[in-house]
Amino acid sequence: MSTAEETTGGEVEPWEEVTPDAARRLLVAAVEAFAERGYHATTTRDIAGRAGMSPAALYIHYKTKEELLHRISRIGHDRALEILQTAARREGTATERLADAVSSFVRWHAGRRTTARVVQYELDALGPDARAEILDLRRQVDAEVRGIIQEGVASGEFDVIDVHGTTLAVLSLSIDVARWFNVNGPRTPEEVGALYADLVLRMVGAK
Amino acid sequence: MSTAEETTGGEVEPWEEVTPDAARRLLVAAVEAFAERGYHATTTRDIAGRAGMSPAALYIHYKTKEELLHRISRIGHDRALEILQTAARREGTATERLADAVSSFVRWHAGRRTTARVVQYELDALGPDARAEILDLRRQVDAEVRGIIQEGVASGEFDVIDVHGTTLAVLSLSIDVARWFNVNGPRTPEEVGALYADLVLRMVGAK
DNA sequence: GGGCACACTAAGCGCTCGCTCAGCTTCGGC
DNA sequence: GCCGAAGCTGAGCGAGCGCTTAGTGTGCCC
Repeated sequence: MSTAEETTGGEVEPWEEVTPDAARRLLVAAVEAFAERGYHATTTRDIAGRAGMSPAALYIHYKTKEELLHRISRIGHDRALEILQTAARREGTATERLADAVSSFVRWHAGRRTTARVVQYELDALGPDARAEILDLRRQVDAEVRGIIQEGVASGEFDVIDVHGTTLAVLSLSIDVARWFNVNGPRTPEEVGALYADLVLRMVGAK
Repeated sequence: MSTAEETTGGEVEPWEEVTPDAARRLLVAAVEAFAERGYHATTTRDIAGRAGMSPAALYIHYKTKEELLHRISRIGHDRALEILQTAARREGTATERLADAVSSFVRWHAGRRTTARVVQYELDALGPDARAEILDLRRQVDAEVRGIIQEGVASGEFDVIDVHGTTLAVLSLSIDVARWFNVNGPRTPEEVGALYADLVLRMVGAK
């Protein structure tokens, strides 16, 4: 485990794949601004200012303000999906894998709250094509969680009547963490992840 | 039960308290526009247009665009709080009252999804004073749910380690319905309400 | 050390935003 | 049948938006 991973609670520092450096600084500035004020209330002047550049510099690296949101949303969804896939495909019972999936998914939504907020709540600001691409990733996210729950039902570990509805509820519960989680609040991302994993196991009637 | 109540699944048709008629039409138009596009992406011309009026007419009835959001948010939060208070103060065990609270709260978030969306997700667009007023209502909402759960724990009906965290999760789960619920989807508000009441009873370890 | 590619800035264009205001219509009271 | 109040409209103001363009500074290759 690298130093960067340790300081973010086991998760890889994101945005390192974005190059050059100026493009990454702009993107990080955009994430912060979008998370604080929302996409439509954020100005390109604000983003450039946070990155220590002039408004025009943004357009060297990105065609439009919307492209910035698209890149953020794409990378964020890729990361969220990767987290769930890692948990779903490890060794272990459905109970263990569901607890792992929920706790790591929730930990990401709490620990990377600014990113998660943009990813989960600014989808409507994307154009039709980008929106469709992201919705496809969301279907994959849904399928990962549903898969674990179905396996738990099949193995007799879980007692669930409505698998689709329960999957929706589990994801919904986890995603909403990005709305209310407060970095200066009383709970750490790890604590919320552990609590939520327990609550979800209760929801699926795990033994 | 009146006809209006029957057509909205037991809930009173809102906005009837807003007068005169033109002010109500503008407010209903604003709810729809804010829910579809978000507060910042909605123009005063769009709101006035939906209400069949000129842009200037809006300012006869409301001082600013923000006042519209404030009125919507205030009325919506009052209604949400009223729903929970009704469930919390009825006769019955904590189990019955929690199931009632969650199912009716969720039913409102699904059935009145456009209003709920504005109420729950556009809080940040309010100025400091209005925001503080609404946050106080949210604390009352939280207290109602926490009260039922605490009583259930005290009576031995529930098995909950972290009452505050579980309260947060129950409310979070219910509120997020406004984000994903689709009127043309496979589930009715009543079905989601019933499913969620069951899931919440599992979360609190009800017998 | 001259030339050039490239990252960046200062200035500003065209547009739309929230909001204003002068004036028009309608209508109840007398 | 005239009057004032109230509800509303057409036109438009100042500001700030996303984005463009002409030009500047800097560093690398030969």
